[in-house]
Amino acid sequence: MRYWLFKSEPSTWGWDDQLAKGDVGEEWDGVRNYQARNFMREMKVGDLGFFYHSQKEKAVVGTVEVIAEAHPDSTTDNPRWECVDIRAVETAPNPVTLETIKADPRLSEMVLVRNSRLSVQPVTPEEWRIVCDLAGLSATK
DNA sequence: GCCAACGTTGGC
DNA sequence: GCCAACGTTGGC
Repeated sequence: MRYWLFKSEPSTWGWDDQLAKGDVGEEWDGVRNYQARNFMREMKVGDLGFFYHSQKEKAVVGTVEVIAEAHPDSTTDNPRWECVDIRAVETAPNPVTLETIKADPRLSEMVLVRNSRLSVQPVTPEEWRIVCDLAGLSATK
């Protein structure tokens, strides 16, 4: 069981949109980056992830669960792009901002800090625990 | 709105 | 196969 981080611009697909899909969840489509796609291929049903808002908000706003493993991205005919399906699990009582993450030395190695442009990224179990703690999240499903 | 960082494309 | 040019992302 692994941990991940999904980044999205709230104006395109935000936490509210994800919540509205409920347990049915939604495809994490539109990824056109090999690194991000490769991470999605590694995902298993039951893996957990953070939902991160980029741009204006720049904060972890909730947790999601992988409910379907990598399959063709329905938004393109190009077979090289795949995506997983995720569902919202829990809304963060206290969203954790990028500023907070950058200020915490324990989180200085997060991919979010190291490579801010990668839209799907792995999170270590320790980082998961720390960010959940800061966010007031339960860290489980 | 700017710009740095990064990924991709295409000419050679 | 290299690398310059270009496009995109996302933080500031």
